[in-house]
Amino acid sequence: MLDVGNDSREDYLINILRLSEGGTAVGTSALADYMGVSPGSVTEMLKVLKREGYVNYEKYRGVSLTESGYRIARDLRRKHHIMERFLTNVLDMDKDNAHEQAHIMEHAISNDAAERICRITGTNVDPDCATCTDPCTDSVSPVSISISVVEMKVGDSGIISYLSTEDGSVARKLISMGFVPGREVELTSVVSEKGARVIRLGDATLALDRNMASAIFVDVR
Amino acid sequence: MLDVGNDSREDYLINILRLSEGGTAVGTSALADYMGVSPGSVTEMLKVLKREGYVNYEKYRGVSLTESGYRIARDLRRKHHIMERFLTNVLDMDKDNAHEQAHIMEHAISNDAAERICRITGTNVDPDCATCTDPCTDSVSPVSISISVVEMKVGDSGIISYLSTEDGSVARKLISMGFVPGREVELTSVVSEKGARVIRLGDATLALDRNMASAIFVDVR
DNA sequence: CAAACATATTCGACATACCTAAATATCGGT
DNA sequence: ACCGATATTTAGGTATGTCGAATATGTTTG
Repeated sequence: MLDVGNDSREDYLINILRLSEGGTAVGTSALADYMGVSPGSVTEMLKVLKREGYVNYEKYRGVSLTESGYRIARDLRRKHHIMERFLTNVLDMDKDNAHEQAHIMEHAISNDAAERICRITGTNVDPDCATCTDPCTDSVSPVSISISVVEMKVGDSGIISYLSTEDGSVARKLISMGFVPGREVELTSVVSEKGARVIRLGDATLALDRNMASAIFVDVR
Repeated sequence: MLDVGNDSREDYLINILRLSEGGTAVGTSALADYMGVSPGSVTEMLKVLKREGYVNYEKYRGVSLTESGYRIARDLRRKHHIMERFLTNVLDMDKDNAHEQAHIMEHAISNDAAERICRITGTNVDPDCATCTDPCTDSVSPVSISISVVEMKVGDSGIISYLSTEDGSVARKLISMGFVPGREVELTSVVSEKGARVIRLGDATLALDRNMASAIFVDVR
């Protein structure tokens, strides 16, 4: 990881990642344009970044990320998304503020802390990257097939794998009730097909209306 | 607020606050010692900080915070505490990591975002500043008298004002269940004096053992 | 294949934000 | 009025990041 206070270097890496997403190596001017700096500045920085092992760079040949540079850029983007989602879905900040804050915090938060927040918000296994401005291809990897709580049979239990974030306020409510990925739930009873579900969550048993229950996805075992 | 990337200036302000807590103006060498820099550096910085209106400073006379400097320093300290508490109590990070992270994040997070986190963790009305290394005198101001859920009568309802953080894991569990300051709860029934409390929390009704219920403090209306 | 054009690099310079060490100045007490 | 403690100034250093203009390279095309 780069030291604290190297936001600019980190921004270069993340922008190289963005521009190289298409596959090709990135040109100096393209990067300069994209970042709003002069091509000369870019060349300077690329030399530094190369010296430090974060990019593959040969003069006049364009630039690409090395393994370690990619890791940093990817982590930054991921942290940005996690923070953005946390700020909007959990803290209920508006999109613009959240984006701005996330941009600053992505440089300040450790991977560890971000992962812990991620576990609260369930970003890492969330297939619909609703609040993301650019899709987080890294983090979207729903490995096992999860089913919604409304599809469970009475007596079934399972581990929450993610929450649908289609409706932020529903996700927020669920999270604040303790429905977070990783926790075990059991469907205790069903009032009626269109009615409430009674669910055991750890020490507590509670009832959710159909709509809210349908936003919880679990891996039944 | 200072611009992003002025961590050092902010550190000066916060350290001036710490040293001036006793009442007297702060001397250059004391500050230099405390911060591990040379007295010359301090003098330089004080001139800058004065020019920017954050400190009262006359040569050879020591330094103190202006209103605006105080505001920034106080906010920083508050943000530090909020983050530290969030990282330990909610994210379950160990104390050392949390402290280190909080030190970085205090400079990155906006007051707004911090206040929102505060509302989740209940720092601002929490009388026992358990995880704080230095006590947060600013933020401790329990205005109204809150009572524990175990002291409520059946049928009472009220607004959660804070959670006891004596036992971090209890607080964490409660938070993850949705017991966060500001939410309304109603005591639906009591199984027995030493037994579980059945509590309505928004849409959900759930049961908590006596120990957990006793950690929730509400303002009954 | 060589000029022309686009693109990239180097160079010299500048700005800011820190910092130090050592010389100098000031304050306060005896 | 001097002395010692404390503070400031001075002169200089390092790091980061920037620009613009001169120069070099790569690429396209006639």
